[in-house]
Amino acid sequence: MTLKDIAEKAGVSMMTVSNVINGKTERVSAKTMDKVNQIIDECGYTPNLNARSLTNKTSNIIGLIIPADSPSSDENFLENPYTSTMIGIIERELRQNGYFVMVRSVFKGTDITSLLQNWNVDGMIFLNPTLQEYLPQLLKNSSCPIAIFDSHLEIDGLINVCSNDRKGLYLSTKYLINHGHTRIAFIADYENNHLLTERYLGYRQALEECGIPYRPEYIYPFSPSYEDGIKAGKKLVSDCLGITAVVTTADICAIGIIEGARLSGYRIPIDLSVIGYDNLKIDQYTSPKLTSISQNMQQKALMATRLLLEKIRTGQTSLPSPVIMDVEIVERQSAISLF
Amino acid sequence: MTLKDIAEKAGVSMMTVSNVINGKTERVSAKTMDKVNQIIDECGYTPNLNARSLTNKTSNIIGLIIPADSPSSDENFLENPYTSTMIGIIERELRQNGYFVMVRSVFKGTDITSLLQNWNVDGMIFLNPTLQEYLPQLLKNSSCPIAIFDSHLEIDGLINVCSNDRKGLYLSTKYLINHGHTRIAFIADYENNHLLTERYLGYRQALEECGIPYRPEYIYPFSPSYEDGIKAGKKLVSDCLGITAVVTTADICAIGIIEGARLSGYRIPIDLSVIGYDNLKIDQYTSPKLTSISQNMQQKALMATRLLLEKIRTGQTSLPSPVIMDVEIVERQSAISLF
DNA sequence: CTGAAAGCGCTTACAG
DNA sequence: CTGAAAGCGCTTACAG
Repeated sequence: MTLKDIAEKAGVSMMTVSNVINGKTERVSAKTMDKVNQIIDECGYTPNLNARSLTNKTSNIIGLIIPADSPSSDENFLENPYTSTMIGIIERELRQNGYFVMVRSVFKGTDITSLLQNWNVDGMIFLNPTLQEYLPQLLKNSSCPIAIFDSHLEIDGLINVCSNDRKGLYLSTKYLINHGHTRIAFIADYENNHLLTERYLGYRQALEECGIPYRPEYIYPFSPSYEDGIKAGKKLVSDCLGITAVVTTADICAIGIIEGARLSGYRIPIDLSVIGYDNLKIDQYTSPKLTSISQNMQQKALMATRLLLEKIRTGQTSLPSPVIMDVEIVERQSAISLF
Repeated sequence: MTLKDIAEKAGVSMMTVSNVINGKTERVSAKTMDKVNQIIDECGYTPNLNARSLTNKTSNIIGLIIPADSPSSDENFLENPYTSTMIGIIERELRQNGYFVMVRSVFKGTDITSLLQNWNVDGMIFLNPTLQEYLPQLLKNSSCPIAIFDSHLEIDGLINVCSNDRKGLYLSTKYLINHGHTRIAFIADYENNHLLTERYLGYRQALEECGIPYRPEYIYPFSPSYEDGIKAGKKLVSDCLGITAVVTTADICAIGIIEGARLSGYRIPIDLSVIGYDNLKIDQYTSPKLTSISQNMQQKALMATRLLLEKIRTGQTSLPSPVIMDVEIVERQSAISLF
């Protein structure tokens, strides 16, 4: 069933049918409009978007770029609840605006370029800041708007939606201080990682603001994974530094820390308060339930999507990048008062 | 940069370039081939797949169908770790075979039809059996192969990859029996749900096989969610039926049950053994770590994807549907021996 | 308000 | 081994 078929059935030209479909009411009489629409409904006709893309030089496809799990590692980025929730929110918003979502995992820059050229995608969203090295070139070569999350790059034309990472750790550290803690460990290997460094600085800012001396030995440079959390938890206990509380940069890591400290004999939260980061769903399923920092992923995803659509339609965005989204602390049971 | 441009640069016809790109070595001399390929590389040319789809009546796009969260509910299917992990595995396999993945959440049958007609998708995978009512019609109207998971429908031509659900609950129940339990509760509102009914039958089969009488009062018809798990856990404790162990049909529910039973004063697993279902990542993060039934999602996803590709290429599949995948029990800490 | 024609970028018989 | 031409299904100036 094609435009031509409909046109023949209706006894009009293809062009008229096209105008009806595209709602150009000023170019078709109401009578013709009704007749054609009726036939379209009867036949269950839907336009071939490949053909439309070809003429329009636009596709209504948005590419969602995720880093491919390298063959060497076992990592699957879609197992990360963060990533998949983002996709869900973005897909929904795009769909409601008439767009289609092509999900593509990607190793290197040329993968992205070819996706773009292959399908004439109207825009791209990078779910992770992992592939940013390709962005400057990409933005130069293409007129297609691009959005990314949590990038520290400030490239002209790039839509960049971040969280207030510094505030995040500031909030968790401050929370502990307000509850009487002064010996607070920071667990993350923040060096050479812009995002984690921001969080580290938030930790320091809270300490400083409250006149609590910074102690280098309270910094545990473990990666924010579950496994490393366990190691950190064990080490922290065996170090006997009198630490009463811990802040970290990922819920998974916090859960590991709790496990590690427990295995070494601590009771949580009695002997050690722990605050995570991300406010994942699973925070409710652990015991104690995990106090955490919420990034408000829903709003982040919507913000990036809407700015992208805005840029596709108008050529610009109403908010300059980077857009910094607020964070907040979500109180649960893993951090308690010393008073 | 188009075929035409390349042809001009190379001083050959468009057709020759097309043949080079499509590797039709028998139609182009090696010399021409090399020359054209070199120019293609230099220019970084990638073919426009919209145009190709238009002529070929095939798109290399596979539609991944997920149920849209109804406006009324707050459910986001992509928050479900099961769904997103599947997408990750499927996308990777399809990509490696030269296909593109369009993710589409869908409310009703016509949404699917239009996706299909709009983009000429070469195949579709339904991530959930939620939308099966549309399948008979869809399969009739389209020549596009369709794969689904866990459907109880046996429609001719439908690729259907299931798990051995009955065995799943048989295994968890049997495990408990082997560890001395006889008062084992089953928690799930299985009625009117084919999949849950299968699991229920597995529970009964294990009891029967071991000569343990079936007790209707040990069946708790709660839905397999975290919230309902909590309710079930509380009720189970207050009922005082002497139950020492529980099997259920979802890890989330099992975690809820543990929480509910705990809130009512039970210690887990001392007072109550619990076995979940799905072997989610989070099973390792709870305490006690959750014993569960593994569906082997990786293999399920790969099986469906490969059968789909096979059908696209050859018109048939080497395995008849439904394909039943094996399940296994993963021992952790939430179920203990009474001996 | 309506139509005939050209063109988007590719592929595929059909000739040579 | 190579090419000219038609066609996939749509939209967009351009005429009328």
